[in-house]
Amino acid sequence: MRTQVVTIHDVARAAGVSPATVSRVFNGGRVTPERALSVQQAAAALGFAPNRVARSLRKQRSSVIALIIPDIENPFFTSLARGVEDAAQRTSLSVVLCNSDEDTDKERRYLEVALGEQMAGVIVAAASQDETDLAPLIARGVPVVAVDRRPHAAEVDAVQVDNQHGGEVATRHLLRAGYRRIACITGPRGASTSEERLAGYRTALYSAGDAAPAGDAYVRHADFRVEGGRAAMRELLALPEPPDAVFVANNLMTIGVLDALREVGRTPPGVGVLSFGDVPWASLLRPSLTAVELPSYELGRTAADLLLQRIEGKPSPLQTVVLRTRLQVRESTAGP
Amino acid sequence: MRTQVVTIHDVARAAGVSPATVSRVFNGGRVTPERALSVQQAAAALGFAPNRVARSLRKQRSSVIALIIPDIENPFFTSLARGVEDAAQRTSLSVVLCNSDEDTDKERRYLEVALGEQMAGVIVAAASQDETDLAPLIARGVPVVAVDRRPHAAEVDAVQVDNQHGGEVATRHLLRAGYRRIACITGPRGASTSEERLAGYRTALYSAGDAAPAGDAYVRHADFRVEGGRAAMRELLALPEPPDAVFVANNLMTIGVLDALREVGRTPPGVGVLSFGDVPWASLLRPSLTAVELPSYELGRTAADLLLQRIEGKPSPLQTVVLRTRLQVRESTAGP
DNA sequence: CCTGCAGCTGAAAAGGATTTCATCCCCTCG
DNA sequence: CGAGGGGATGAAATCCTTTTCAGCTGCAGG
Repeated sequence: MRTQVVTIHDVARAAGVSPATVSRVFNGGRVTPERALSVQQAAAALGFAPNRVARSLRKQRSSVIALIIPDIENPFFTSLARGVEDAAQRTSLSVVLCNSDEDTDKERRYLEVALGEQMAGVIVAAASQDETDLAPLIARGVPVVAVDRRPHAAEVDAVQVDNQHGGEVATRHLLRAGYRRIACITGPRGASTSEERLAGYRTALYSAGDAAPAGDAYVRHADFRVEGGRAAMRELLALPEPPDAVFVANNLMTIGVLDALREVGRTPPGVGVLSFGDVPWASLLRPSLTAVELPSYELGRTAADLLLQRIEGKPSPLQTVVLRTRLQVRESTAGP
Repeated sequence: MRTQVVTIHDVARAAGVSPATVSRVFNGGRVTPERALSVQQAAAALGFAPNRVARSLRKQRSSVIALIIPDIENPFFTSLARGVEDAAQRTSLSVVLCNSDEDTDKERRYLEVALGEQMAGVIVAAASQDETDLAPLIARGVPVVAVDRRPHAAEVDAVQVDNQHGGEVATRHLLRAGYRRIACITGPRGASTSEERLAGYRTALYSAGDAAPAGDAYVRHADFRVEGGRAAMRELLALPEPPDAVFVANNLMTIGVLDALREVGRTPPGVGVLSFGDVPWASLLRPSLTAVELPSYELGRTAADLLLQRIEGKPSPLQTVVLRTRLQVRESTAGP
């Protein structure tokens, strides 16, 4: 078996020029039009496709960017991925997706791949605040943008949503609807998104005053997945005095929460449920749910734009872009 | 900026050996234990990470495999992706995901990338039967496995489900439940999955006899997406004599169908709805829906296993693996 | 007519790893 | 004691492209 179907040398020979000239034809160097034409014809005739590996080796940079997300089954992240793709679409860069599965080991492997493959840039929704190590990439000069979640102590551009504010608005909405024993199911301890949304919840309760915060009796940390939400809700329902409403810090956990509620015959608006992030395929849901709407697509798009600027070498100082959430009020939280 | 933080040469110098020996240490060549140890220590001390690009160039093969799917927002494909990942997990290969978005141009670009990056293998759920061109990969000796959809005229291993049989079973179930004017909303013309599922529907109607097939008056081709399902269902509802049941050829279109039905105040089981593929987050749905359950995860897993065998050079003849679907009967299709 | 410049071209180096091939050493067997 | 064999090692070739550098051509201006 031939190792390479056809190389730049073959094209050069066929066109009667040197490999350097062929390279220039494909990379916008200065070549006389007629020569360029004959090179293009030779390349087409031979079915030449450049070896991207050799090119990456020489240029010290490939033409793909990696998007590392923690849960490919969460529509929030797939929508974000669409945003990244659409932004990259207009360039010559390709996006490859890596699913870390909230597993820092898997994530580390993908980061190593990105480094070893000399990828042009990396967008990462970190699986962990602390263990996600972007230092090697940064040291090597690879542009990195953190999206949705910001790793600690990393000097990178970031794009996030206003988690705390969103959590506050959500909780206030439940208060205004008349609920009084409001619980919060948030994500893993230490995750910025978990903590910030929880902080918003606490702030809202605190400033409401009359609604006694009850310490953290109504706060649960779960795993941002359906099962975690279900388990946490069951726990809350088993309390001597169960909550009459719950602020759930992500979309998938909300599905688990709704399941757990249905098990005991309760549904909104009899119990208040407010989700941070739209419930996937929300049209299936009757009655529909009030939720904090997240600009997932724009998150991806913005992150990609930022990354592309860095790849082009734009030297502006590090940025953190915060995108606004919006409370999407629907019938179900009419009140208890 | 240094071009490469630390190369195999640096390690060699630090350990007092040749680069060849360092390479052997990392690739399981024969090296005396003490030397191997000192190489490992030197590598660790210097923070050496091999340049995968250089390695790929030399070995004519990288250590990543591509999974190309047509719709990253469809849970069927994300589940399939999980299956691929889990299978690859046990090897040293990494999986990168590419979303072709049902767009043959995007898909072609990703296929070119896979070829140019000398990927170790490709698993593809083709965006098109005809335009998806796997020939260059095959000519170059890159192992390819088609999953879910089989491109025409391509000599590749394939993993699919028993579409026709599934469609037949589904339609028969509707007939048995007492529905008589059964419609079918299937996918794009020319897609194997569309055609086969439709064929199953026709076979069931035909062999039922008393339920007049009514030509193709009740057959609609849509795009496998929510919107397409909604539009097709609206069309069917606008007929002088609307159907009393519908067999929908994929999960997302079913969501659109349910929406369209709700618009006119109809819900299962008043109207029969049978979905080929589970509706995502089905627990949200009341009443729940009977569906043809697809082994999406196993599809991915099986495809990956097949691909890994090929990558290891196993020379067995081309295979097509057909996985069985299962009718998951739930309350909603109790009958009209 | 000569100089200088600008633009095009090709030879060769560079990028970092793997792998072949020859060498060397040491041990064993005759 | 000598020959042979096997395992460990390093030099150098190799993978394919980009890019530098020097040379060359042709033209314009003095």
